[in-house]
This record gives sequence, C-alpha cells and structure tokens, in this order.
Amino acid sequence: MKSQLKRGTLELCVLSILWRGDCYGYEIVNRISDSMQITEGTVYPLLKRLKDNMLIDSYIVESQEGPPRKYYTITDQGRVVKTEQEIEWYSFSEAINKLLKGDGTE
Amino acid sequence: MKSQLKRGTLELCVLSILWRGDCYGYEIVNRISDSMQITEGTVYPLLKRLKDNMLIDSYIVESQEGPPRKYYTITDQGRVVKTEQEIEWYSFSEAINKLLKGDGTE
DNA sequence: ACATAGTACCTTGCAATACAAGGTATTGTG
DNA sequence: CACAATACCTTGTATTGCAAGGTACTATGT
Repeated sequence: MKSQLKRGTLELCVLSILWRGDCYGYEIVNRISDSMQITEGTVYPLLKRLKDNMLIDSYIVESQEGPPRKYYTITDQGRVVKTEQEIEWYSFSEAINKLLKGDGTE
Repeated sequence: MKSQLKRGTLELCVLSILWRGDCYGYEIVNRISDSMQITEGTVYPLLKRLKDNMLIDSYIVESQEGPPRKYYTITDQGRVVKTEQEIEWYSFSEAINKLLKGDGTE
C-alpha cells in the first residue's frame, strides 16, 4: 500500500480507537496494523502531536509483562475534532469514488 | 478539507480522468476542483511527475481562445498503474471505514 | 492605446507527515 | 546469560499539496 494514502487518516484512526476506550501506544500500533501496514515510527510521533494539540491526554500504568505502558485518553476537544474529521473523511472518499466512476461533468 | 487527505489520491484522479479521454492541464484542474479544492500549483507538478514516469504523454494543440493547450494522454503503463491504484484505494477506504466503525479486534 | 479578465502554462520554497533505522529498558524463557 | 517479546522513543529522509509568484495569449471595454 502506498504510504501517501494514509496521510491525514491515521490521526482519525487513532482518535477513533481512543473514542472507544483508553489504549497504550504499542496496542494502538497493533490495532491499526490489523487493517494496514504501519510502524511505531509513525504512531509515536503522531501521538505526541495529538497530545501537543490537546486532542488526547496520557497517563502511565505499570505492567507485569514488560515496561510501563503510556495510556492515552481522548479529550473533549479530541472528540470534537474526531467528529469533524470523520465527516470530512466520508465526504472526501465519496468525492473520490464519484470522480473514479466518472459521474458529474463530462 | 485537510490537504493531507488528498495525498496519493490525486494521481489516481488524474489517471482516471485521462482514462476516459485526453485532457489539457487547465481542464484537469477544473474537473477535479468540481469535487474538491485544488490549485494549479498542485496539478502541474503532478502532471510532470506522471510524464517523467511515463504513465502519461503529452502533445500541444493550438487554441483560438487563448494560449496553446498541452493535452495529456494516458499510456498503457498508465492504465496498468491506474487499475492497481484504484484497487488499492478501494481496499484502503474499506479498511478505514471498518476501523472507524470499530469492527474487528476489540 | 491601455487596462482588465479569462485562459493556459510554469516554477520556487515551504509545510506536513509516513517510515526506515536506530536507540533504551523491562520481563520472561531457554 | 542470551534471546525474544514487550514498550517506549528519536533522527533523518522522501514525498507531495499548496501558496505565491511569474509568463504569455485572446477578448472586451474605455
């Protein structure tokens, strides 16, 4: 899969996952990589950006199976942005699908 | 609309338009901008890249309504790539939609 | 003759972000 | 003690959408 396609959607994916419940970074990577190829080098910087923009927050939880986990939780602002981006995604993908089918101006 | 969303899809849009018939650059810009916000500064470099990769070819046609037009035509190789990218797009957008709906691993 | 708008082409530089590649530290297993 | 799995992180590079600018032609109005 072309990596460029993912641009702009990964942020929405992370917000969507956190909407349904708190998660730690490594788990988010694994969840997304069920659907598409993704690496930690993509997700960790993205989580940092989202936190800097206060769309998500984080807290540390000790683990018995390895190093401590950094859990992320979505903020109220994050929920607003997630809703906006979801609407944007659906209208965008609809626009592309129409263009591919050759509807409209021809 | 977030500009990042378009990444990877504009190439497919152009190939899809040219699949249905030759077009000149300015017209391609106008066709795509029926569906989404786009500028010449995006499309002209993209056309150059596609031509460099031999996915499209071009020829000049004089015009009575202004300066000469540079028409683009899709190559056989371009048709192959367009088909691949179209399949990729559909499977990608399907993956995103599933992830947004929370299907799968929860 | 000159200004303006529409058409049509192009370039430079910037910003955003996915990813490869590397690093650190913990727990558990052979 | 080596190794894998878990879990975090960073640096640098490549890609590409876009703002901003430029050129030049045709047609219209003043």
